[in-house]
Formats: sequence, C-alpha cells, structure tokens
Amino acid sequence: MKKIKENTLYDVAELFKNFSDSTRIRILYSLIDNERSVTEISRLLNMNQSAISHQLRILKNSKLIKNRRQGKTIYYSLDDDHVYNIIYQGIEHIEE
Amino acid sequence: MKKIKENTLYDVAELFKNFSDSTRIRILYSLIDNERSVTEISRLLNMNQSAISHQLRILKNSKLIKNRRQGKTIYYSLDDDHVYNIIYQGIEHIEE
DNA sequence: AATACATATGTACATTTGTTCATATGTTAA
DNA sequence: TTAACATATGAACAAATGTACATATGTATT
Repeated sequence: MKKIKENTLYDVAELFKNFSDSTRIRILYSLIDNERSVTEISRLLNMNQSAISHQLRILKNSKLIKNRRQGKTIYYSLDDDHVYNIIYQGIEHIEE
Repeated sequence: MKKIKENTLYDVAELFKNFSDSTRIRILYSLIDNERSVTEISRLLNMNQSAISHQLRILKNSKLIKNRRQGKTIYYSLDDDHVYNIIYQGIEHIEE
C-alpha cells in the first residue's frame, strides 16, 4: 500500500469519470491505434457529430487526447500513455 | 491491440463507473488492507451512514466488495483482485 | 418483551450528465 | 465572395446520480 495525498482520490475519481461513459470509452478505444477525425468517429459510433464533439472536448480537457488540424479536418489521437493500460485492465476484468 | 466483443466496452464503462465517484473510490481505497464496518467507514469519510450504505450496495452489486456479519456489525472487504490495480494505476497517473 | 445499536432501504430532491437542435466558427475551393 | 464542408458551441431538456431524512430490519443485551 502506498501513501497518498489527501486529495489524490478526488482527482483519481475525476480521471475515471472519463472511462465511465460508454461513448467516451468507445471514442478512446477507437483512437488506440489510429488518429481519427470527428466525422469518422461519428460514423463509427453511429452518433450525432455534436454529441461526439462535446465528448471530445471533455477528453481533451482531461488531457487524454490531443488534436491537430489538417485543412478542414481535425484529427484526434491519444495524448496519454496510461489510456491503453487503464482500458485494457478494465477489459481484462470484464472478459475473464 | 486486442480483439474484443461488441458489448465489452459498455461493461467496462459500467465497471469504471464504480471508480468515478469520490465517495465510492474512497470507500474502496479504505478497504485495501482492512475490512471495515459501515460505521467505521462513515466516521472515516465523515459522511452520513445512509449515504455510505447506499454506495456499499452499488459496490456490492458490482461484485467489487463482499461482507460478513459479526453480531450487529457488518464488515465489508474487497472481493476483487483487480480493485487495487485499477485504483493504483489511477493514482500513478495522477501523481506523476 | 423492551431497549439499544448497526445497517438497510424507500422517498424526495437538488445536481450533474449526455444528447439533440440550432447555429457559429473556421477552412477550402470555385 | 460565395458555397460547401468539418467542427465547435450554447441552450434546452430528459434522465441518471448522490445524498439526506425518516423509518424498517436485524441482532444483542437486559
């Protein structure tokens, strides 16, 4: 067991909030080995472009993803090494 | 990258929901090396007994914790090997 | 049986959250 | 500059969530 700061667990809860919504976790998962545009993600998840944009903003604010513009298109990709591990651990737990 | 089933990510999101609320994650953390009674947890988190009971039920339904009765007291403890790893990974992410 | 203690549970309520709709912003090509 | 496309953003709203309060259930003690 590790000694942690008083407020750490509040931040950890905030972090896990990103993974606790199926739309967001599916977005993150879809970015694991590709960068993708907003339209692409919308089509992939079969959801409203606006809904995706809103969720992308949340993930961006949490610094889990980053983006780059190329012409009209904005490509999103993972910005955090831990994302894969966290999702993977969740998958392991579910699938075993 | 791992091939996963269509619905897995929905279940993973459900799993992470348990860790996405500060009350629940603090409860889980408090159980990492001790079993604890409801009153004990209430005092520790300085929260209403009822609030704690409600959250314990959620964690129990998700099979993350289990309990045993000893007289009037009910002791809760972790029921899942992954709990520590998941929380720990979150802590690592926050603290680095 | 009555009381006290520990925990659970139903209800109510305020707050948060995720989505949709409408529209704004930014970029490219004609 | 206008039209078309890609994305972002604000407002509105329904649904979900976390907590407090009151009370029920279960157990031990007298």
